[in-house]
Amino acid sequence: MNYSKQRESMLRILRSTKSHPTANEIYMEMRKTDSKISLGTVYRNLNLLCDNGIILRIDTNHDSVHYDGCVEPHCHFVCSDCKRVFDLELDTSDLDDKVREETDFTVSGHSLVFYGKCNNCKD
Amino acid sequence: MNYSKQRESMLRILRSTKSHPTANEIYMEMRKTDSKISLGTVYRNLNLLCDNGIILRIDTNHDSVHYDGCVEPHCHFVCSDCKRVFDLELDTSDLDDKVREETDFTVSGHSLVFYGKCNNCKD
DNA sequence: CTAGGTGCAAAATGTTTGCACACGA
DNA sequence: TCGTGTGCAAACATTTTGCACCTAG
Repeated sequence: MNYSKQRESMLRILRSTKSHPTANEIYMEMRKTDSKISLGTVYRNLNLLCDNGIILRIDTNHDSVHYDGCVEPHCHFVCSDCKRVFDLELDTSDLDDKVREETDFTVSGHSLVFYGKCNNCKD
Repeated sequence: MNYSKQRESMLRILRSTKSHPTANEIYMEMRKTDSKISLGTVYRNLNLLCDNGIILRIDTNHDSVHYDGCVEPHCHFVCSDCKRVFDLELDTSDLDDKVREETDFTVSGHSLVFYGKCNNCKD
C-alpha cells in the first residue's frame, strides 16, 4: 500500500471525528480541501482501509454504510429518528467466547448495534 | 393491513425455513407457485412485515439484506466464506438493560451478528 | 364503492469498475 | 521506470416508486 495524500486525508477525517460518517459525507468533507477528489476513490480507499483493519464498517440497517475511525472494540447505538450513530462503552469481549463454547465455528468477531431513540429524539 | 395471498405465501415461506433468505431468494421461491409475482411486491411486503415486527431484517455487512421469519430474540452468525446465516441460541436479553443503565437513550432492541467461518468452510 | 394491494417498468440509490493518466518509490 | 493510486464516467446491484388495474371488505 503506497502513500497517497487522498487516503491520508480520509484517515485524518475519520480519526478526528466521532460522527461515524458515510462514504458520501467523507467525500463532501474532502471536497472542501480537494475539489478534484472523486467518490470512486473514496469508496476504493474505504474498502482498502476496512480490509486492512485500519477502520471499521458499521451497517445500521437503515441507510448506507457508516465508517468508524476507531477500531478499539466497542458497540454502537443508532437512533431510529435522526439516524445518528453513537459509541457505547459496553464491554462485550466475552460474547465471542460464548459462541465458541456453543458451536464449532471459528469466530473472528461480532458487530453489536442497538436501536432506539437518542436523548434529542425521545418524547 | 388487508389480506393478500401474496403476503400470506411469503410469510409461509419465511416461517418454514431457517435459511434467512434474501428478497430475491424469496421472489424465486414464490415464482414456483405464482409465475406472475413481482419483485416490487416482494419488497413492499417485506418492508411492511418488518415495520410491523412480524419478520426480522438481518444486515450482514456482506451482500444484500436477509430476512428471518423468527422474531424470538436470537442472534446470528455469518460465515465470511459461504455467506450463509446461522441462528445462535445465545441469550443476550440483558444487554439492552446494560445500555439503559449506561445511557439515557430509549433502547428498543439490538442486532448482534457474529463473523467467522462455519464448520463447512473452516480449514 | 373504497382503501389497500399488485404487476410492470422506470427511476433512484449506493457502490464498483474500466480506462487513461498521474504519482510515489 | 514500474506498480500503485486517481479522476471520470459508465456499469452494476439492490431497492423504491408511479401508474393503471385488481381485490378484499
